Amino acid sequence: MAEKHELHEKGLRLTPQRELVLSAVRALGHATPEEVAEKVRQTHPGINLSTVYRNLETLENVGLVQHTHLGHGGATYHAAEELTHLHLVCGTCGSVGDAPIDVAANFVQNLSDDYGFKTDVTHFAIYGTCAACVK
Amino acid sequence: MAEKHELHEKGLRLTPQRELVLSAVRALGHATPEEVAEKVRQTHPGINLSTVYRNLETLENVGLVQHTHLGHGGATYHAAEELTHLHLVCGTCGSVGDAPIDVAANFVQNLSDDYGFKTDVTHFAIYGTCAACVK
DNA sequence: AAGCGAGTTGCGAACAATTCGCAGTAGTTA
DNA sequence: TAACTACTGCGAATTGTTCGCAACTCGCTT
Ligand SMILES: [Mn+2]
Ligand SMILES: [Mn+2]
Ligand SMILES: [Zn+2]
Ligand SMILES: [Zn+2]
Repeated sequence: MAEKHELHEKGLRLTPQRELVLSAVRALGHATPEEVAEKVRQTHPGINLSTVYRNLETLENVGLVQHTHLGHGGATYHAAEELTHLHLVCGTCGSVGDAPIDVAANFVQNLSDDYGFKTDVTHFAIYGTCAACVK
Repeated sequence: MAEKHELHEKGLRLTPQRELVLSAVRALGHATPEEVAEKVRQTHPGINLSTVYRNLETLENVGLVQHTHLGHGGATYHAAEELTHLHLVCGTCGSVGDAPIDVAANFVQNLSDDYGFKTDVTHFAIYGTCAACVK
């Protein structure tokens, strides 16, 4: 329950709903707010969708959760600990593959050297065509 | 007017509205549907927002225009000829910088070699912190 | 030049996703 | 336990995008 501290430090509280949202995100890997709500409701049907949105935002501010963009709209949420890979999204079949961040190490270095730009490769997906769809 | 052919080949028509949307996109560099509408309306106030959406979609299908994601939601449109750079979006100040695609050449190659994944680096922005904000 | 058919437009309504306002509820600290 | 304030549920409001439809018009054919 390290999260208890993270929250209390900033005057925030650990409510059942907040805990449920966090563990849903952890269980799901990556999920949209709607998917998180659905998951939480499997055990606690009363939880409101706006509560999910608000808690995702709060958990993100505290650093326990992070969002990325895998599709053409919306956001999907990850547990912060788990966001150690980048996402390969196929525009043809819609599949989402993972790859270790180091495949981008060189690229990130280039941007830093040439533009002084510090890149977070996980925030947006890498878009293209997957191996299966290329054939 | 090369676009005339692109369109007619597929049974589509070149209407004034369509032409206006295309030249607005070309003039603006990158723009949201709303911004395109605003631009077009400076000379032709009657144009409907849904017409702009429909034409952006059509022009994209024909290959004259392309969309990218620079922000947390929505899409922004580019003229296809002009989409020869990638976008560096700063999460702190919101600025959008350009960089030639070759800075990603090595990265793209890695993904191809290791995963058979063919990357389109222009579709999603590269997210991070710009030089100005790093200091 | 006139006519026709299918693509296109404007308009309003419909939708989907996300955010707000508010009154009641419930963690936390003292 | 009392008090303070964050948080929740709920419904309404916003924002961004898509639809349905009748009227219109581009581009092709007589
Ligand atoms: Mn897209
Ligand atoms: Mn984002
Ligand atoms: Zn695929
Ligand atoms: Zn910046």
